[in-house]
Amino acid sequence: MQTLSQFMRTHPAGATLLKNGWGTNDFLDVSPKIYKPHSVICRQDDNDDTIFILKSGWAILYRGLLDGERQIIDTPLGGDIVGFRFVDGPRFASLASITELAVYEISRKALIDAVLSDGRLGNKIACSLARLNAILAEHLVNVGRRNAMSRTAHFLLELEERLSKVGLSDHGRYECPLTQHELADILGMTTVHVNRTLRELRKADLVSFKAGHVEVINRKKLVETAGFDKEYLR
Amino acid sequence: MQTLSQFMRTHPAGATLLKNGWGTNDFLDVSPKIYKPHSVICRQDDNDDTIFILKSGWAILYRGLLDGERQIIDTPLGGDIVGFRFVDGPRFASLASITELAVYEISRKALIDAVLSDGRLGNKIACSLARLNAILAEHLVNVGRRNAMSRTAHFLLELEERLSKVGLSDHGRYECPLTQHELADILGMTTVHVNRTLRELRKADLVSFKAGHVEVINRKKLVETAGFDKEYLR
DNA sequence: CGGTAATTTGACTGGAGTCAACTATTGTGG
DNA sequence: CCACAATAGTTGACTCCAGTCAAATTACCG
Repeated sequence: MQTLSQFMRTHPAGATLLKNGWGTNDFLDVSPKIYKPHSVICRQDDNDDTIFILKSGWAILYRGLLDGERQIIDTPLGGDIVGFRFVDGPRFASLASITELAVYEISRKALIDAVLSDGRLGNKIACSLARLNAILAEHLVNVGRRNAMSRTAHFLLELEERLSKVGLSDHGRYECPLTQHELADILGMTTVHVNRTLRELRKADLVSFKAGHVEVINRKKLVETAGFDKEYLR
Repeated sequence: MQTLSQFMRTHPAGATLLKNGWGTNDFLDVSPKIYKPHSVICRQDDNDDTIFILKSGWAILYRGLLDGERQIIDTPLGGDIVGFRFVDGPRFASLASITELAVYEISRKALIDAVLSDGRLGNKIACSLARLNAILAEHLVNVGRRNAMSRTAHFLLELEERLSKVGLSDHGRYECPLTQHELADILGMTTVHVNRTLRELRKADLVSFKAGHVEVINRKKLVETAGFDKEYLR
C-alpha cells in the first residue's frame, strides 16, 4: 500500500501540496485509511488534532448550523489538506466521504514539528493553504454576488478544472457523485431551485448534469454566463 | 519608525502571525508604507509579487466582477497577511485602504526564501493562513445560509471579536469606518437592505451602528440571532 | 456654504424559497 | 431476482425576503 511519502512524490497535483525532497520524514510513512461512502471522518466541535490529506475519492467539508441547515465549505479532492488549524481546539467543520475515500491521517503536532524542522515543508503547506484560500474566496464571491444560474454554472466549471488537475475530467466530461441536495448546500440554495436551475442550464444547451455525469455542451457561453476565470485555480 | 521585525515582536495579535525568535531576517527590517484613506494598494489581475502585512488601519480585500459588482472578501486588520499566493501570476483580488493605512510590503520571493530557510517562519505563515481560512469559511456560511438579520449581526460580532484582539474594541463598543455600501458588498446584500436591516437591529435593541460607531446593546440576544460562536477566531 | 457622498424611506417587483405531491432510481433483504 | 422501502429528482402553485427604482434627507469635506 502506498505511503503518504510515496503519494506525495507521484501525485499529479503535486503543485497542490508537497512534491519532492522531503520524503525522509518518518511521519510521512503512513498508509492511507479507507472510509466507506457516506461516512463521517471527523465532526465539527470534536477535539482531536488529526490532519487529513486526501488520496482519492470525493468528500465534503461542511459546517452545520444550529437550525439544522448546513453550508458545504469545500469539496476537497486528492492531494488536498483538510483540517489544518492555526491553534489547538475544537474543529471548525465536519468532513464526510461521498464515495469511498482514501485518506492519510497525521497528527497536527507531528506535522508542525516537521514544518519547524524543514522550511520546504512549511512552504508547501503554506502554498496549499493559499490555494484553498483562493478557492474559498471565489466560492464566497459566487454565493454572495452571482445569481442561481451563473452560480451553478461557475461551480460546475470549477469542478471540471479541479478534476482535470488530477486526471478525472476529460474534454468537458466528468463524473460527479454529488446529489442535488449536496449541490444546494454548496451553492447556498434550496434543492428545488438547484433542480430548476440545472434544467435551465440544460435547456439552454450550456451543461448537462444527469445521473452523476456532467458534460459541458457550450463552453464559451457557459464560461460567459458563469463569469468564470480559472486563474484562481492555477 | 518601527520595522516589521519590531512590529512582529510587539504586536498584540502575535498569535495571528509571527511572534518571536526570527527577528534576524534581513527582509523584516523594512519600514511601513503609509497610504491615504481610500487609496488602492494593489489591483486584481496585476502581476507584481508584493505581499502585504498590515500594521494599522482599515482595509478591504475585494474581487470585482465583469458586471461592475464586487464582493468584499475580507476586512484585514493589523497583523494580517494579504496577498500570499500559492504560485506566481496575476492577483486574485484588490486591496484598498478605508482609513489611513500602514503596511509592510515584502516581495513574495524574499518571504518564500525566508520560509525555506527557517521552519518557524513557515509555521507562522501557515497558521496565519489557516486562520484566514476559518474566517473565510465562516464568511461563506454567513452569506450562504443566514438571512439578512443574522448575517449582519454575525458580521458585527466578528468585527468586535477581531478588533478586541488588537485592542480596538472595548465592552462591545468600537469604531467602524465602513459605509453601508461597503457593508453590503461584504454581506452579499444591497445597500438599501443593509440600511433596513441595521434599523431592525437597532429597533430590536440588539446593536446600533450609527455614524461609524458600533455598540452591542443586548449581547445575549444578538449572539443568538446571529448564531455566533467565536471559536473560529481563536 | 455648496456640492458630493452617505443614509433613509416608500412603493413596487421579482428571484428564490416553501409546501406538497408525484415520479424515478437505487439499494436491500427475503 | 423480485418486492418494497428509502432516497433522489421533478414539477406546480403560492409566498416572501430581498432587490429595484426613485426621491428625499442628512452628513461630510474642501
